[in-house]
Amino acid sequence: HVLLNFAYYKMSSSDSGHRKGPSAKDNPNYDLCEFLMELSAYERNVTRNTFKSNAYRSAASSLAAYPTRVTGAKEASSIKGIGKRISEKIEEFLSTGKLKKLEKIRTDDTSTALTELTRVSGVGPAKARQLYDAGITNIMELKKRTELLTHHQLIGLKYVEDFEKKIPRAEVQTIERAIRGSLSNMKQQYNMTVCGSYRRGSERSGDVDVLLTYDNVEVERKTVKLEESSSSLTKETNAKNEVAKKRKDISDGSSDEENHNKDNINTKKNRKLKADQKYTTSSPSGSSSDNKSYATNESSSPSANKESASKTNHRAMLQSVVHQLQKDNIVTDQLSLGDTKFMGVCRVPPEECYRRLDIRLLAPEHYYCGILYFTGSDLFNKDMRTQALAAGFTLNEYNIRPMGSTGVPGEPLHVNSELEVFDYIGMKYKQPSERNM
DNA sequence: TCGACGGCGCATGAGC
DNA sequence: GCTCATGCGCC
DNA sequence: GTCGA
Repeated sequence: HVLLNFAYYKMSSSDSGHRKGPSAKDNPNYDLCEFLMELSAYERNVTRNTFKSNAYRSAASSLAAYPTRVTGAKEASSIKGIGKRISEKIEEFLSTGKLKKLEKIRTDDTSTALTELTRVSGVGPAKARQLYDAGITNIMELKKRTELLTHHQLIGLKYVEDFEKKIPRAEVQTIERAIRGSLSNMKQQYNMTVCGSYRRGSERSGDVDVLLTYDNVEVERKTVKLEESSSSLTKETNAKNEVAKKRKDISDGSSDEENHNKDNINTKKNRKLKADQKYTTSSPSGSSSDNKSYATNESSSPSANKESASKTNHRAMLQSVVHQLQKDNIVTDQLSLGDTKFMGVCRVPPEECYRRLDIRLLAPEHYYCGILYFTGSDLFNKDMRTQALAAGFTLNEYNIRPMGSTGVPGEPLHVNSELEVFDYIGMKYKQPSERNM
């Protein structure tokens, strides 16, 4: 039941007892996981060696999943992700109760400063080092030097305590209801799914991760049935099912070319259409029609027009969603806002804590792969992508495509539910609650 | 022994 | 003004 | 730091 907690090393050695690492406190190797995570934070924040950091984190994760207390180096090194060096450290910890390397790190001023500063959202290892070089060693001092911070970092500083607190499940539900209520007052109706660990049934979440799509996509009932607070969604969806299906058929039939482009061109390239035209770079899976549309002048290409129109619509849509939520005093701050992703802050009274809120706007044809991906866990996703490859498909957060013998991905497959993705790759369907790997 | 280790959206600033 | 690289957070 | 080609 253990999952990687990326927020974890942001809080290590700092918080007040409610932190949840890669292992619950009842884990037989809890203390060992703790010190491995502390080493992971050190490698990330101080030495800036992400690979070492990840190695420690992955070792901690494996150890947390290990059922019994590790008794020695030999046993430790039999665990995947734990090699010679880490098993030596485990041995040292088991026999002396501490780790020399860690004791030294804990008393090192630079190290403690950098770790403290990275508690602020938007402050990573690089910014922390920069601030430290400017003479700032803790958050109190940082509050006096706000001119050094970006907008994101200012918000992160403002809510640094709140963002370290986990969100109880009941509160996520309250937030979910508030957002549903707010969005129901909009002209454009949205389908909404709260993903992340919440959807997997977790009792506490780090943030609220909302996925929206603007078409009335048929919602997968098997899943919905088992999810709390989904009765309204189910009802609404059923009522609109027929309309939805019809619309969907129409759109699928008429916009093949558009979908084709959308699915094969990554957004970065898309944004730089001009540059691509100049260099006539082909898209990763470039078919002739792709290249054609690239070579064509934007204004004279129907598909390019559609493309850019849909892009701006997305931006406008997401903006108006955020506006609505601000109007209803749900969204309080904004960290970033683009075509498809909003990151910000929300609060629903009487709760006093400010919470991290992410909203993603997905095109209907990307909806199910989207909720699949953003429901995670990340380890589950990794495993599923591997199985997809083995079954001759490539799976990402947008779609699933068959892999031709040439290694070139084919057209995105039509997906009408999460279940269908499992079916394509011959995997038994897993409820969200069964995806906690 | 030696390279891989995830990929993406958004903000920001460097460079032109 | 533009493009590109980098930092960051995210599953 | 660990894994595996």
